[in-house]
Amino acid sequence: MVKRDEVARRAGVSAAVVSYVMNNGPRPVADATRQRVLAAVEELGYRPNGVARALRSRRTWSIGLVVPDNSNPFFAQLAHAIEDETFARGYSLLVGNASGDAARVESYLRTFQDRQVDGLIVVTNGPTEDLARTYEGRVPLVIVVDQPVRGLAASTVKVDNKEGARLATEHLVSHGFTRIACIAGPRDSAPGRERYEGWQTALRAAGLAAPDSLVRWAEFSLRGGAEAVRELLDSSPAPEAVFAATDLQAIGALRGTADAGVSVPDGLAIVGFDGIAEAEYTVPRLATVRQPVGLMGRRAVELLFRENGGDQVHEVFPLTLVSRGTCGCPER
Amino acid sequence: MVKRDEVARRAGVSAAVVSYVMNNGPRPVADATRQRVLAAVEELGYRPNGVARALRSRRTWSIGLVVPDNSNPFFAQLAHAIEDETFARGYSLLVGNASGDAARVESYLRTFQDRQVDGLIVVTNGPTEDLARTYEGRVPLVIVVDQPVRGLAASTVKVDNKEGARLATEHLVSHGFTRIACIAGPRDSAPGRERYEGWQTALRAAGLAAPDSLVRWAEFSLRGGAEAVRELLDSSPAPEAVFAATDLQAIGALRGTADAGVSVPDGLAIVGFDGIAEAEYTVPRLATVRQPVGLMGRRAVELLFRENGGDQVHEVFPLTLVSRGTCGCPER
DNA sequence: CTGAAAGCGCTAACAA
DNA sequence: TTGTTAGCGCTTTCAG
Repeated sequence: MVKRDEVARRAGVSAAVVSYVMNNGPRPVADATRQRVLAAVEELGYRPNGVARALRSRRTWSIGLVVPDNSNPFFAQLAHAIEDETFARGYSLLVGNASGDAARVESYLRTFQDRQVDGLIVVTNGPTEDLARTYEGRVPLVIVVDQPVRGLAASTVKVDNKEGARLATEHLVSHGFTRIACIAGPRDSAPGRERYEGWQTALRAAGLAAPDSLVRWAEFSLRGGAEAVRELLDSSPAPEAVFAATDLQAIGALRGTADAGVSVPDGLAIVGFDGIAEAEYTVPRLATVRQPVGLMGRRAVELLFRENGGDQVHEVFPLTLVSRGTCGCPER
Repeated sequence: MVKRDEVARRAGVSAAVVSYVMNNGPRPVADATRQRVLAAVEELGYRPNGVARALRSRRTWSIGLVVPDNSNPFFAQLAHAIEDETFARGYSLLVGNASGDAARVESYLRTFQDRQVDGLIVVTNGPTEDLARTYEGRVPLVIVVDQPVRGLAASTVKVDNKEGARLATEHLVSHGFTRIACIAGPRDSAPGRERYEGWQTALRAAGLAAPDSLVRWAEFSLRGGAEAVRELLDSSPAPEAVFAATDLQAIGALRGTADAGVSVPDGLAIVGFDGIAEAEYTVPRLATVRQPVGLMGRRAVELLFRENGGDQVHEVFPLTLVSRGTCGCPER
């Protein structure tokens, strides 16, 4: 590996000048000298060692991202937005999947901090107690999707889950359904709980009952949705409509409904939550509450790098109800 | 930040001993001494600086992964498998999306090498000429999905795309279809081309024509599949069945078929390729050719770290035809 | 078994 | 405008 001193020798300058040229500063360099250095860099194929650079400058140009599971389209789309923004700013992303394992989150959080990342973004959909224990507070942290976490100096980016769920459910009510079920998330997930509460709120506002028999606490997965809807359809009286806490569950529910020989939306209307790309391509198309995932991802990165790093910001993004075939609205 | 020397002072030992304890070597440490050091580490909350460590030891414990697009479920599932394996081995993953931009691939490749990654995995589905130019050969490289690349000292992991496509198409032939179309990938994608060739081969083997009018070169996306199938259904005579080069396109085609008012599989039978999780949840369920994505991801990491780094290995993984509702086979 | 010290490749303060 | 050099925090060789 060719290193700085070889370039300096070749260009007939000191090591410092090579550095000044590579970094465009902090000292100016005469144009003729700069050209000589750049020529030497080119000829030798010199590339500065990022590790040495990071050690000396105390800046790694990397940020750590922990997501629950990048195989979940919602998180994949969010991660992609985050990556676009970090790439545009010249940062690299260290990525870790929680894969439903709290110890793994902790491990990644520690490792990333040991690697001296310049910032940390954690996307959570489950319990967050461990976070406060593992986060050392040395670099900025932004939490996406979940609530502000107690005792943690972190900004957050989220949507109003309860309100979104309320909107979705209200829409089902407006279709005239009275037995509207809820496929909720795991009980230890804040978004899961909040979306359940929104469903409850909407039903009560409409003067409808929201009994436990209409609720299934399921995993945030295709299978979770499929199994939950089967149980709901097997109960009697069966629901006429269902609000699912995530699109993934809703798509699973679409499948489970077909398995039960029930048609959508006539036999069962369905509304999901998230607005993932796949929801536009189901048959029938999935009605959903769309999160502005691109905006949220980009904003998370902005918050991480904002000048005034001291104060925490808690941003709540707007939700859009998207009615499509599965809720009983005409397609298109 | 507390550092090594403070720990040493606190424990009443030299800096070297702290290092020996933290790394379990390379020199042995008396048990009593080790306990004193560990106690000091604990009390002070010492965490070794990974950057300094990497500079000195010439090992970063990180590997770089470039994928075409992590929002694509196939690549997301592959990336997840790769991450499971790197995590198990104590490595962190730097992840970059190509996002269809060759310059971005190049940028990530350079950046990752500048950061002194211990290995590089590149997942490609497009042209690969730039790779050879950008890869410096200093760390091991494994290429996944695509062909071995000319002039590049890299191992590869892939499936026999042509054979898989042939299998899928042959299966459609066995259902008695004679007008079987092909939704192929972009022309500059090797897997796209090979899958097209497999379709062609199967048709010819069955004594059927494989005219260009039955082929649509589409993007590897939901939309690509939906648009392609609309064109095919609008042509006359319309095909009775279609082989799609990816499940994503096939799922898009499912949607496009519904838009055309044609039912699946009676009006149009469909078989995809990849075996993504989502394929099990479409209505009807998507028949496909499954790639062993978990195995492939893990194997890519194994190849990266294999002892005998010198020789290249080109592994071809087995494919499984999975018949489900969309090809006309009974569900389950 | 433990300590002293060199040096990984670079940035930037200080000197010229 | 350019050169000299300390030192980022650690691993590991060499002495003891």
